[in-house]
Amino acid sequence: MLQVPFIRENKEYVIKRLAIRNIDATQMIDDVISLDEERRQVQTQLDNALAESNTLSKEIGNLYKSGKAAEANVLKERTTELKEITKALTETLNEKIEALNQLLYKIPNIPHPSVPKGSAEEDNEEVFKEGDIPVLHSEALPHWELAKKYNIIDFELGNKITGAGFPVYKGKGARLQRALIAYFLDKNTEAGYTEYQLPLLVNEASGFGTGQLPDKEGQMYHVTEDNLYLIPTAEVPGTNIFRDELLNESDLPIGITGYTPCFRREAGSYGAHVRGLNRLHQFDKVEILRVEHPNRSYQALDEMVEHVKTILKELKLPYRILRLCGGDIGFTAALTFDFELFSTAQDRWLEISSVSNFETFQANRLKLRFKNSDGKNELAHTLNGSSLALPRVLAGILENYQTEDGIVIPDVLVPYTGFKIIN
RNA sequence: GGAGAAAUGGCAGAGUGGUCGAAUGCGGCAGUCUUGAAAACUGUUGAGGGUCACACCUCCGGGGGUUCGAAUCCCUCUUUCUCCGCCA
Repeated sequence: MLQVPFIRENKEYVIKRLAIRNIDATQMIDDVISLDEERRQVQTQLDNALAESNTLSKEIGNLYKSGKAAEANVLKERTTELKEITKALTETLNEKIEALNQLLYKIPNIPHPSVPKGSAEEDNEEVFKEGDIPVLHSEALPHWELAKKYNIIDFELGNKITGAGFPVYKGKGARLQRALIAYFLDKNTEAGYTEYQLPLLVNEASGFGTGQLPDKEGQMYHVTEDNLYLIPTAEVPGTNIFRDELLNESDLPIGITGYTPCFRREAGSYGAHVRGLNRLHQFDKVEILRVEHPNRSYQALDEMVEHVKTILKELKLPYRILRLCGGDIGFTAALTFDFELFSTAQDRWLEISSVSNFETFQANRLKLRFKNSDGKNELAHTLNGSSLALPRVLAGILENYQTEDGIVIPDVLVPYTGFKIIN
């Protein structure tokens, strides 16, 4: 959520920057400014009425004490009047605030100056590419075929137990998955992130804090009985650790990592793009998350990108990094780098990580602040990224490491799997 | 699930109808002392709205009520703790 004073003082800039996202925010921004103006007018009227009321109450108290009950009763008539007035003004005020908030929820974050203009995926800017694309043998298979061949992932069984998008990992497949989780967590903690185990269900306030609610509830599974939501990413419980927190400047920076299953309803496309592990309703992910001083949040973003790079390098997987364009960047992010892994057998790029700086957009909703060196409370910057999303990394390993003898386990994972090949 | 107790500033913890935005301690900040630091001492320090700045307004878990006036009384919801029951 953008800050109203900022919008008020930088109206043209805000509209211009939001145009990068291909939206014309002129009307919304004008409405924000006029609603805020109205809100402040009502606020002032209400404050004046309350001030008069407070003064009278004190006088009445004093009159009673000095035994002048009759005079006090005269003043009471006015306070009764004022009660009506303040009640009406309070209602108007709440309406203004509500209308203003509803509007603010609809305005996305302002893109960072480096975000390229563009309308879709094709306009994302490739900023880095690394790793050799392996030459596979003639009978190379996509990962869903390999999963069947080696009996390591059972999609039909998941279908039976739950439904489409809930695969069952078996034997070496399950072990490989566990190995990846442990490996990622170890890499992250070595880099200074503190490991957390977080709740998989969150309440409404948390969904709201990170921006899934009120508009994107369709993305999450909702447990209506208890009004809780299954998390779509560890970002939600992870970032909400800091909801309503006032930190000391010396507490920053904060780095957290956590493994969680993630649940996403997203009824979407079908066909090859959702085959196998490409798109699931339940999947595993290891997340990294930071709370930073505004001065160094972009440095932190670079550090996070570098960190994810080292992991992919160690796994010897071919990948590229994209700077997302205005049309593709998420609602809450100011700048996002996507990592994509090349799936040789499918001959396409698969998104495996998304690393973003949200600046104060989430912090404003969360009321996540720190006391700066001037003693003022200032919104912190939040960032997060996947390190990494499991299914597509798994798919990439299966496909890129397949040989005629079986699937070779990347060297760095062998200590975690306890075996070197799946055959 | 049953019974009881509680929810106050960054944290801990007083306060039971007006002079309480709220004692005290810790923490934070500034200063004295010190080569520097620690300790000690002195001062300062809640949040939000509003204003050029003041004034002023709001906030003692959430919501509602009583009253001229509520942190304080009443209702309700939520959460936490203790005891009992059940249970991974």
